[in-house]
Amino acid sequence: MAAENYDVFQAIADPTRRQVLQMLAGRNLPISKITSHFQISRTAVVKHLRILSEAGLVTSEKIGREKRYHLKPEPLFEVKDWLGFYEQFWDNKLTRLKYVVETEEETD
Amino acid sequence: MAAENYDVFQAIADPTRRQVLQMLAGRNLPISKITSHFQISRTAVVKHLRILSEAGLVTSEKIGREKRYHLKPEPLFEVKDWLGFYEQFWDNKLTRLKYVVETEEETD
DNA sequence: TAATTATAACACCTTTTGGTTTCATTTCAA
DNA sequence: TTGAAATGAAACCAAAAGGTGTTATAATTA
Repeated sequence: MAAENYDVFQAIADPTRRQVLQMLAGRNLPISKITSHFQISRTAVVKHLRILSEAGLVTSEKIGREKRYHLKPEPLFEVKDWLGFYEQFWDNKLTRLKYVVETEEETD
Repeated sequence: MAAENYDVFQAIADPTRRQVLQMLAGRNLPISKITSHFQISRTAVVKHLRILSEAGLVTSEKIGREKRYHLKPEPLFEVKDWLGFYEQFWDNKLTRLKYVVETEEETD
């Protein structure tokens, strides 16, 4: 991969990376274990892990010949903060029903 | 742009698109007005708007020769929901049990 | 020691992204 | 009614993203 500074928003944009994060929730796993859950190559997984690492969402620790990855959810705070701003623009009663009702009020 | 189904996570990954969303918070603006806030070309802005539109984050309405864009924050609920799962890892309180930590099929 | 396991480091490839320029069409307004 | 304003649409481009395979190195284990 080319870019060296990955943003947390970019990091979570990829579905595979979101899956990796979920896999690391609650348990720490080595690369091989993570890779075995995907169809893509280990090299590809490692690249995703590097992006997550650059975004601060995971850390790693070498244990013997393994490299264990840990979830670090702290950078997600930024996303939460960002979302907080937009909450004032949605109607909680409607969004509670999640995608069931599509409103079409156009307020100028 | 090639892809036709933009995910909300992908849509908000780009800083320019996040700025566009912020510009549309509270007021509806035509393309020309949005473009004037950026250095990039109108065409580039339109492409960002299409991506936001495909993600359901904006809608547009034609008024005369203008095309006014409106913020539709509802899809952001998916992001909030997703974040909710990770909050239990930075707090100690359990937020939701909607996403259950996947119990591994492989025992070490 | 030798074979195996886990990872690292490259080189390389294809598609997508984010941008450009150019030209056409529609609408408003003097 | 004619020109400016606002948008649409197409062709094109460089770089980044996401993937591959190969080879090398370090740690384990039979």
